[in-house]
Amino acid sequence: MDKTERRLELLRAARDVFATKGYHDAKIDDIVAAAKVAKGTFYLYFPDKRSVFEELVDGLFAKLGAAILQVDPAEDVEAQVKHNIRAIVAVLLDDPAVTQMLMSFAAGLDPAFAKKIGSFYEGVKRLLEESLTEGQRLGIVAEGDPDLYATFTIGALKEIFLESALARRVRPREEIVTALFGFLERGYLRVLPGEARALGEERVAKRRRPVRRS
Amino acid sequence: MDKTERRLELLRAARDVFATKGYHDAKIDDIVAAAKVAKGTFYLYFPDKRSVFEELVDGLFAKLGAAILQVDPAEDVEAQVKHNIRAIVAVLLDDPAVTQMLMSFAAGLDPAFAKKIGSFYEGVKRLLEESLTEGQRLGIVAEGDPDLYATFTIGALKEIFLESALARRVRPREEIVTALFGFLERGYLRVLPGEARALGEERVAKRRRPVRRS
DNA sequence: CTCTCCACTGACCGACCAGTCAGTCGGCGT
DNA sequence: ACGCCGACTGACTGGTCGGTCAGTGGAGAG
Repeated sequence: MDKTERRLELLRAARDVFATKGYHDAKIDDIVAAAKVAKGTFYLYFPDKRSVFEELVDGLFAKLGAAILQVDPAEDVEAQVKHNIRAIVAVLLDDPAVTQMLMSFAAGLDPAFAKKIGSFYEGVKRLLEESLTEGQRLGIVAEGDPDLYATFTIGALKEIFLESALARRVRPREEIVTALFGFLERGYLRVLPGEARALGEERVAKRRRPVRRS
Repeated sequence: MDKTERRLELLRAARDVFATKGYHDAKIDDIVAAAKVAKGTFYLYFPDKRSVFEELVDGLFAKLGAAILQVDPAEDVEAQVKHNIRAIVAVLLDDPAVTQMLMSFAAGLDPAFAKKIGSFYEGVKRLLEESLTEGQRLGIVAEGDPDLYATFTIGALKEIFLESALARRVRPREEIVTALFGFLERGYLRVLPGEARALGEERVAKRRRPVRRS
C-alpha cells in the first residue's frame, strides 16, 4: 500500500467516523482503528484532527463549485436551473457522509471553523442573490427582496439534504429536482412558458459535452 | 439573592456563554465566571453541564409550541398562517441566543442530544405535513408531495432564523412574515382571494383572547 | 454569645485524549 | 550480508475540564 492509498484510507475512515459520531465524539483512536493503522501513522499524513475534517469539507465544496454552472439568461432558464439543482443533488447525495457533516455541524465548533462554513454559504448566497437580481431585471424572477429569496432557497435545499443525510427518508433524485423547481417556480420564478422546455434540457446537455453534428 | 434568582442568573449566564462559544467550547468555568459564583454553586442548581443546555432548549421549544395555533380551515387561512409565522418569528427573535444554539448545533453533539432536537423537528414537520394534506383535500394547498413541501418550508424558516441569529442581517419582523407568506403562497398555497383577508387578522385576534360583546 | 444550618466556595481529583517520539521492521541498494 | 532509510508503531505525556467535597462565613434562633 503506497502513500497516496494510505492517505485515502485514512480520509475515508475519518469521513465515516465523523459522520457517525460527529466531530467532537470522533476520536483519533477511532479513526486509526477504522483505518487499521497505529495512531502515529495518522500524524504522518495529517498535522492534526481538524485538518482532516477541513480537507473533507473542502473536497465537497470544490465538487459543488465545479458542478454549478452560471445561468445564461439568453438560453432556456428552466433547463439550466434544473440542471444546477440536479448537479447539486447528485454531488451531495453521492457523498452522504460528508454532506451530513456539512449540514449538521454548521456552527457550534470553534469560531475559526464556523467562519469557514459560514463564508462558504455566504458565497453561495451572494451568487444566487446576484442571479436573482439579474433575473428580476429580465423579468424572470418575481418582485421582492432577492436576499430573502436566496435565504429561503438555500434553507429549503439544506433541509432536504439534511433529511437525506440523516436517512430519515430516501427519495428518488428526480423527484427532488422536480419538486424543488416547482416550488421555486411558483414561488418566484417566471419562466418562459410552454414550447421551449423540452428543447432546453437538450441544449444544456450539449453545452456540457458539446455534440458535433454535420 | 434568593434561590430562584440565582438559578435564573446561572441560566442567563449559561445561555450567553453557549451562544457565543458553542456548546463544547463553553466551559463550566466560563459560565460560573459570567454568573459571578464559584464552580460548586453551579452544581447546587444543575446536575451537570448538559442539563442546563437542555433546559434552555426545552424552554424555547415550549414557547414555540404555545405560540403556534392549529389552523382551522373553516376560517380565514391566510390570516391564521400569517399569525403563526408572526408568532414563530416573535418567539425566536426575542431570544436570539437560544435560537442560535437551536439552529446551529443541530446534530454533531452526542447522539442522545441530536435525537432530542431531531424529534422536535420531526414533530413540527408531521404537524405541518398533516395541515398540508388536509389543505390539499380542501383545495387550499397545491398538488404535490406534502412531505416535501413541509421540508422546504421548515428549511426556509430555519435558514432565516439562523441568519438572524448569526446577526448577519437584522430585518424588520413584518418583512419576514410578508415575504415568507408570499413565498409559500405562490409556492403552494391557494388561499381564498380578496375580501376575507382584512377581517381575518381580527378573527384570529378574537380567538386568542375571546371578546365578549352584547 | 454560641450553636446550627446551609448557601456558597475553590482547591483538588481523575478521566480523557490530542499529539509525541524513541524504537521496530522490512525492503532495497551496494 | 550488511547497513541505511523511512514507513510504521503504540506507550507515554501534558494539558484540559467536568465534577467533588471538606471547609467557610454569616444569618438567625435560642
